[in-house]
Amino acid sequence: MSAEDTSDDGPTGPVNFIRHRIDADLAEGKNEGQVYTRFPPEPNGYLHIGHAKSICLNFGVARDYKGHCNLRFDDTNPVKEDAEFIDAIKKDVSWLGFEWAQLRHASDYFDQLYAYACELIKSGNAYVDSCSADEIREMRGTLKAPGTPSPYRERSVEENLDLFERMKAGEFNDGEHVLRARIDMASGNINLRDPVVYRIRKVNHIRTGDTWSIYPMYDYTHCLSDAIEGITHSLCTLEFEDHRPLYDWILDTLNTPVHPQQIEFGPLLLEYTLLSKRYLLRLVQEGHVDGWDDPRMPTLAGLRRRGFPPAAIRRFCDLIGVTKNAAWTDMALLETCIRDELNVAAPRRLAVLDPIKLIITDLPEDHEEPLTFQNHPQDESQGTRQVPFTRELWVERDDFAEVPPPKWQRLVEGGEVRLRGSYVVKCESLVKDADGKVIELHCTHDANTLGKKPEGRKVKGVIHWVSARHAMNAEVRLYDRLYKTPNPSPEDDLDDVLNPQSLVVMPNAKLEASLATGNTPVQFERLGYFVPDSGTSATGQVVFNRVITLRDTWAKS
RNA sequence: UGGGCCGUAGCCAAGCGGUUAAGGCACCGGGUUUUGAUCCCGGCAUGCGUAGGUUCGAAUCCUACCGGCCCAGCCA
Repeated sequence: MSAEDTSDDGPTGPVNFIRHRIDADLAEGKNEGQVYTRFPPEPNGYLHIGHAKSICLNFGVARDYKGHCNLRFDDTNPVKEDAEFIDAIKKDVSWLGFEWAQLRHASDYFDQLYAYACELIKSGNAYVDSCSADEIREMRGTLKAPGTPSPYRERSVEENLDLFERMKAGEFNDGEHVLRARIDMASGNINLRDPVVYRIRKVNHIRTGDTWSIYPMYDYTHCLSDAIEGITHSLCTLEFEDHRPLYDWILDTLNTPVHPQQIEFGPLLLEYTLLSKRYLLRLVQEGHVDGWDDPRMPTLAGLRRRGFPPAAIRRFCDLIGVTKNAAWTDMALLETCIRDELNVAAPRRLAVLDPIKLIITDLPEDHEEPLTFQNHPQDESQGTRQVPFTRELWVERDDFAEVPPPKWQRLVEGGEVRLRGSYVVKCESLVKDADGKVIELHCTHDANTLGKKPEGRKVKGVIHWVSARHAMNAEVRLYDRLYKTPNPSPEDDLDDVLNPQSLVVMPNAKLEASLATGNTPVQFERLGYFVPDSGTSATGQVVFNRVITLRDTWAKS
């Protein structure tokens, strides 16, 4: 390494093998020094966090190399696609924080694609096959045995052209003919055994309507769309490695003006999560979740409603890296990214999820004392707010124990605890109901402990509280991982692997009044991060979703 | 007649023949703290799937083995 290298202000951003390849291309002067990428979803479902990895990669590379990235809808199969998904995908990409240079659709190129197909026929590199789908499958051979040529493989150029034109004109029904590339029926790579490039589909297309009765296949469309858009690096996941020879064959055979290079990377596998559109669809359809944007779903819509900040997802994608390993990523890494982001941004508030009454008996009934709270302990610029302190408070049921475990720092009968931002109180007595359940804690307070340490003793515990008279009622939904097994598989029985505790509803939460407004995540002190939900509860109450808990080293031991 | 990939700590991952194998997460200690949070400090691979080989020198090159993933849609 030379000294200049360290002072060089080349592209910034994460280090990975794809960026090394791009650096090498640039060093060789390829692509006139340009780096153009694309994110190419099929509009047949919602984007999930696995797509976020691809989005961050494609847009991130373009940004760091001062190139651009297109958003391209791969809409070549009208039977699976819906306009609803186009809007949802655009919204998700924007929400993640990226801007596409151009918005494109594979269907924009249907005319060019058709013309290219005619060229393929004319050069003897494609033919119309009139076998059935079953026959074609039969003749394709197996993983270990070569295929056999179709009886239609030697049709004349004229006949092929005529048939293909009539396919386009709608003279035939679905399945009667297909156009196949004429490559090598004996190839070890099955994708090269005369792949189908056009099929008849008499279906309305979301953008082209009834204009076409034939539609091009993915392998044929993708490389040409890349070439047409001048994409330099076509990044996709590992399962397309075997398709690269076909990608290259089509571009070489057609001798396109440019030849983008496909580079494959490992998909995201996240612990306690399953990311296949088919599987996510099942969760929705069978009612295991509340819809595509259920806060437990790994869809971007779900993560958004859950309150995950887009910056945290971007950070996560940077941290996991890009390699050719199909690696299971530890959920803790995502969680850390969420907490790091929220810790800096989220204002602190007081809220009690499972309330029990705490009465300060040595205070008058009408006592009301406004206390000043910092909105953020490390960020003074977030300012302060007033919180009313009164005789009757709500505190967390969990913060009192009749029989405390070892190292307990919270309230016990006869013990003292600090009320967050307020006084030290001592629990003098309990009130129980007929079943022996504690329903009230009667305390006295040390008037000399507001803003100071108590004299002559140490009080370690701090608990949060809300003035009973001022509290706002709310429903709080506690979300946890959807699966109870770290590496769920699509073969698993859902009843075995779904986490029955993935949603726990706290119907009777008491919130500090300042939480009545706002729609961004806040921290409920000592509990975690929470975000207002778009809806209300069955009883018309405000709803908060738990984004994530605070780190809790106490609970772990 | 099979083809294509991948193995560096519990997880992710840098490394590209030349000092004691980056970094993050997790975990374990300790300090600060009116959130058991945050923050700070420290610890954490004599080792790179295994075995040989090449070399003055190998995680990096070669060979063989072992383990894992993907492919037989008129899906993408």
